[in-house]
Formats: sequence, C-alpha cells, structure tokens
Amino acid sequence: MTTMDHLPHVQSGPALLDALRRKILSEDVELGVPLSEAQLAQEFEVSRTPIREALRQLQAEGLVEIRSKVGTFIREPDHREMAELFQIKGNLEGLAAGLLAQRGPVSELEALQANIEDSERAAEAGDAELYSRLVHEFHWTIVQGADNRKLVEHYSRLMNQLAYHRLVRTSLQQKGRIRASTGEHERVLEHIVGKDSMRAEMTMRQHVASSAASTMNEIALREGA
Amino acid sequence: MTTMDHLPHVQSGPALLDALRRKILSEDVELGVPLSEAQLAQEFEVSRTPIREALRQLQAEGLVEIRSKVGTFIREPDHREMAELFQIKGNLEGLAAGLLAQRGPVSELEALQANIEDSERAAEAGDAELYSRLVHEFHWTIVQGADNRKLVEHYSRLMNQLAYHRLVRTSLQQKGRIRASTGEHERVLEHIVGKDSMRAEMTMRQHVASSAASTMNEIALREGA
DNA sequence: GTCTTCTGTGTTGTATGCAACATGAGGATG
DNA sequence: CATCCTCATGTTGCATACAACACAGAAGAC
Repeated sequence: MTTMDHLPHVQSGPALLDALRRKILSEDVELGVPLSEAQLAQEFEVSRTPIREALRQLQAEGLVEIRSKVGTFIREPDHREMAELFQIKGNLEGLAAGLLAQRGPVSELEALQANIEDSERAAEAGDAELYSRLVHEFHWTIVQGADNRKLVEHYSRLMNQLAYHRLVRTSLQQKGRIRASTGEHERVLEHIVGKDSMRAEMTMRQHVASSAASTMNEIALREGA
Repeated sequence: MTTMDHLPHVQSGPALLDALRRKILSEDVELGVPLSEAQLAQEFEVSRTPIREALRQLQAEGLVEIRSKVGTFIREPDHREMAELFQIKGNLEGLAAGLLAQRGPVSELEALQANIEDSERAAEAGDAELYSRLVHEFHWTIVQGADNRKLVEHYSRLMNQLAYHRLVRTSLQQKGRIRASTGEHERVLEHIVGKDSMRAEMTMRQHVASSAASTMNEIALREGA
C-alpha cells in the first residue's frame, strides 16, 4: 500500500480503541517487544494518527508503556505489581459484595445462584474452560450488582492491568482450588442473601486473597519450569 | 501567530500532559464549555497534535469528556457519581490504613503524628487554608504509607475524578466538622500505631464517610442558594 | 406566527511529511 | 583483543493540510 485512498475507515475512534485493547489483551500478540505504530496502522487500515491516540489512552489505562523514540510495549506486571493489584481487587470486590448485600433482593442474586449451580456442574464435568468463564462471570456479576458505576469503571481498569484473562486459565490448574473456590462462592452468596454486608465483604475479600495466592503460586511454578 | 517557527517546544509530551491536567484541575478554567484544541495549542505554543494526545489521556483518566466533532468538556461529577466516588475513596483509604498498620514503625507514622499536631494548631488559629492542606496531606500520607504503588496510582485517578481540590475548601466551612475530623484522625492513627489493622481500616472508612456526608451536604446547600 | 430548511461557521477527525532521537552493528584505534 | 567511535536504520514526535461533521441562526414556506 502506498497512499491512503481516503476510503471509509474500517475502525473509527472508540471502535479502534476497543479493537486495539482487545488485541493487546488477547494473547495473539508477541509479548516481547513489537507494537509499532506503522504496523498497527497497516493492520487496521488507518493512518498512524488515530493509532497513536489510541495507544496514548491505553498507556493511561496502564496497558502499554510508550518509551519515547523507541517503541510501544505491552506492560506486564511483575510479581510485586500483581500482588498489589490483587490486594486492590479483593478490596473492591469486597466493597461490591457488601453493597450488593445491602441492596436487598435484586436480579443479580438469582444470576449468582444459577452461576454457582452451573459451576458445580462444570466442575463435575471437568470442563475447565467453562468453569473459568463462570468464575469470571460470578465476580463480575457481583461488581455490577453493587449499583456503583464508578466502581465498575475502576474495577474494569484494574482487571485490564492485571491482564486477568491470562491468569484465570492458570489459576484453575490446581484441582484442589476448584472445590474450595466454589464453596467460597457459596458462602459469599449466603451472606449477601442474608443481607450481612460485613460478612459478605470479608468473605469475598478472603476468597480473592486465596484465589490470588493460588494463582501467583501457580505462576511462580510455571516460571520456575 | 501564522506558522510554527520550529523553535524548541516549551512543553513536551509528559510535561504537557501534566500542565494540562493542572490547568484543568485548577479552577482558572471556565467550567461551562470551552477547551478548544486550537486555543490550547496557542496557549502552550505547540501544535494541535500533542494537545489532542494529551486530551485523550485525560479522557482516559476521567477528567474530561470528548464529544466527537463538538468539543472537549471538563467532566463534572453529579451527586450520584460523587457519592459513588466517595464510597470507593473510603474503601481504598481504609485499605491503605489497614496496610499501613501492618507495616510496623515506619517514617510515615511520625509524619502523621506531626500532621495532627499541626492541624490542631491550625484549627485553633482559625487558618482554614492551612488546615485543609493538612487534611489533604494526612490522607495522602496514609495512602502512600501503604507501600502499594498501584494503590497510589488508582487512588490518584480517583481523586482527580472527584476534583477533590474543589471540594476540600467547601467541606471545612462547617465549623463543627473540624474538631470532629481531627479527632477521627487521631483515632485512626492510634489504631495504626497499635497495629490494629482491622480497626484502623474501619475507623478510616467511617471517617471518610462522615467527611463525605458533610461535604455533600455543604454542596447541596451551596447549590440551593 | 410557526415550522421547516438551508447554509455558514467552528469544531474535531484523519492523513501525510519531515525532524529528532535511540539503538545496535560495524569498523577504526589503542 | 578490547574499546570507543561513527553512522545507518527504525522508531516515535510534531506540524500542517484538508475533510467531515455538529450546531446555530437566518431565510423561506405555509
């Protein structure tokens, strides 16, 4: 391709940002180094300008790191950062669980109950893929059920930084965790249904802490190999 | 100005971003509407391109809202958003206080003690300006003392969205709050020094809730006038 | 008088060209 | 052989030109 033919843009502003974010969060991109603006411009069939703007936003979101005059790199949290992010994750999800407990009977409660039942079936069937998807859905449902849009916003950013999708698969390798995790989910939901905000929060927080410990342990093992 | 003379830039990338953020957070900008790219470009003596990139980042931070083909506007949280943000603020600061309590004797504890003493003097002297600055410093010291960089990062974003600087002056108009606030600070510090992580967290959270309620009440009164 | 339509003006959205710099490979030098 | 220097190459950073659109206000129809 030599010159842009001024054809209609395949992806415009916000759509391009989403596409780029998905591409980065997806694991189909070389983790080491690349992400050149020109290359992305070709791939998305736009000029470098909108690509640059999108990358700047992703940098503000903590997803990439732009080293001036060098290149744009996917940001990977190290052990410390991951521990820090998990700490915040537990706190925010705890807040969400507590708020949800205070809301009374809303539709999210049924969704959570159904999720737990589906999770148990998936666990028995040994469908790890489905199970991890359900776990993700459980946590996310709680956060959205808190009825706090800003919380959803900040939580979303946090999860992006964690690159959580890359971890969930890992975290469930340990067979023992699955049963424990489901049990913890049940207890969290019990406290929520019982409108026990405090216990719901604390149980949720401990659940996240356990899950985080398991995940980070698994990652350490993998890196050691 | 007609053409750029290719002189050295007065403000470059990150510096420009900071300058713009300060300008927006500072109250010297018309809240209603403006923020045209061309205008900012003239003011900072750069072309529109870096201005645009900075604005996109500020949008990602939640400080401004870019309405396509219309203009860039300073984002002002409404009542609901403010309540939501305060809820998260309390939770994050609670987390920070709890973490700080677990750290043992670090330099931040002395800083907090000194801050309380200074605050009491400022309160007696009736220096509202100094007092509000010290309150801000107290909270910020706790967050930084948690030794969690990601927490600092997310907390910073949250505070920017709250446009907290515009509120602190308001929140302290109520004379009764000053004494109560200082007392709450003291109790928080007591629990931190006593390494009582749980009580430190809860006390901090309640303190933020009280402060938030007072602030939002004051704002409601002001808007009614 | 009211509603509709149209056009002017200002804004952002994008493409492109060029300058500045970081980096690494290769040769010159001791 | 080691070290430093030079420069070729690729990248981002910025300035500019132009296109596309939103909105308001005026002109026109009824």
